[in-house]
Amino acid sequence: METKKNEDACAICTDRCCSRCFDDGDDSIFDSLTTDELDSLVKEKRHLVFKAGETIFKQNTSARNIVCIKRGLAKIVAEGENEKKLIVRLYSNHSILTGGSMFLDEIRHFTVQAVTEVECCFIGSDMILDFVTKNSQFAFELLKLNNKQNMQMLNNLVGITQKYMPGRVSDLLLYLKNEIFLCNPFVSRLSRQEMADMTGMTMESFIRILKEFKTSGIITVDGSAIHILDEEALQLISKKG
Amino acid sequence: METKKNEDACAICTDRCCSRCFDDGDDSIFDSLTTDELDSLVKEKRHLVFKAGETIFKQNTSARNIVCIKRGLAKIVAEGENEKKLIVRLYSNHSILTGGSMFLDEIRHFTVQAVTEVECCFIGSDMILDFVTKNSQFAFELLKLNNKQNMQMLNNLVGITQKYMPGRVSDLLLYLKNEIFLCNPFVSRLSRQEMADMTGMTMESFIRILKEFKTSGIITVDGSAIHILDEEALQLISKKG
DNA sequence: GTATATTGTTGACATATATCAACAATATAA
DNA sequence: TTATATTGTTGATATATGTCAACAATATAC
Repeated sequence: METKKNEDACAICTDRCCSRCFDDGDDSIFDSLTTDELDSLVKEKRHLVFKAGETIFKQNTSARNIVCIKRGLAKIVAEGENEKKLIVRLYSNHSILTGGSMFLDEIRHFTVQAVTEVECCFIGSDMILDFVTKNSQFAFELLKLNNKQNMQMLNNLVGITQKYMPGRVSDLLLYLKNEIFLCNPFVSRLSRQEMADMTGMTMESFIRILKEFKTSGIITVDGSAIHILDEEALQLISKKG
Repeated sequence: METKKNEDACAICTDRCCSRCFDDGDDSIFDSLTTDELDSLVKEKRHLVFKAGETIFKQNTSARNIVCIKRGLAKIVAEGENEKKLIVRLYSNHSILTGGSMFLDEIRHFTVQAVTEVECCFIGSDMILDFVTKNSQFAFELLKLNNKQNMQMLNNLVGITQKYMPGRVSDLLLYLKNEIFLCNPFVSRLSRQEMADMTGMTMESFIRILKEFKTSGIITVDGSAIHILDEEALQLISKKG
């Protein structure tokens, strides 16, 4: 695990970035911290930059940090027995990222890798534990975050087990557009292999479905840029299985 | 949703069952409650008995309770679009059961059905929320429980997406023996269809794999009783995919 | 008890998806 | 630039798994 400190960015970071780092969509875990708590957090945290491709942390290692992504895109990879990989989720700006079993066994149950360059902060789990113990509102927000991830995973599980490939690819494209890149012709920094790994299928199969969508006029593909022309069609395909 | 109050059992229940209801394996969430809190819990909770097959609660309805199973076996069913079902997990004695997205959207994201007769307690989420807010240790325990369920689901996801059918059946049999029934020739109250739904495959396929295991001498099957003769073999098959 | 419905079992067959191999298009390095 | 590696694409083929239909074995009702 190679890490490089970026002192400049860290200096900039000191002022208020932690508020954003803890901001996960609508719910801002940060809001629940007192000024004192936020201050001690800013002092404690370590600010790191990972290059594209670098491993941020590795499955089955000990987990004594949680990570807040300030900028960039990271992928959560569950590594199975036989070299197979499943990309469970992506994390982009302002995501908070626990080891998955925080306070339980303190072991990472998945690998996290930088897709693009990732700027992030590591916070010791002791401090988080301290907040949880002393600040019930923070604990509550963390509980909510956890529940949210739980539900996302459940949906994923149902989708991957019950849908045919076109439905799964639809789901992926909608996810990328609406939850990750947030713009329509989005330039995915993900390789075809990575996108296939998110849908639990082969790269070749993924490419074939993508081509079908292209010839049906549902999307346009220009290199790594994907343009969704007919979102309703994708939603329909997603529903039908 | 038909429910039948069982006043007798409820009377019995008043003394100390809640301590057990909140006991999920090693971690006892109950331990973190004060005597006063436990008392108010015992007063508030509603004790219910469901017959085998009855729906305890239904996906997409509002979730204003958590449920503690005192006795019996229940299944968590995620219902997909096209009639397909996936049984995510089983809950047996002393399991605590949230709607999946507690405090988040207060909507059940899965259906829960009684497999055998189920005796359980409903506790209003207001009370749980109150405990979370006032008792950080309780919040912490709930967080751990949540994390645990999260990890189980992740393992499930990886297993179902990456393993061939024999590996998945192995996983199921080991799960039933070691985590649910806790004895070796176990009499599964689950139908073949239900067991198939836990592995994301067809009933016919499930039966075929079971037969393979039988002819290989790994298991014996006598009606609904399954005897695992060679657990190591199952573990090996599980690993190999 | 017999009748009827439900659940389990097996076989023949269809098909979704993976595998393998060749090649095209990029990106990276020298 | 040219050379080399990586990534993407396509086709032919194999295979894991699903579908359908017939029948056996239970459980449930009458």
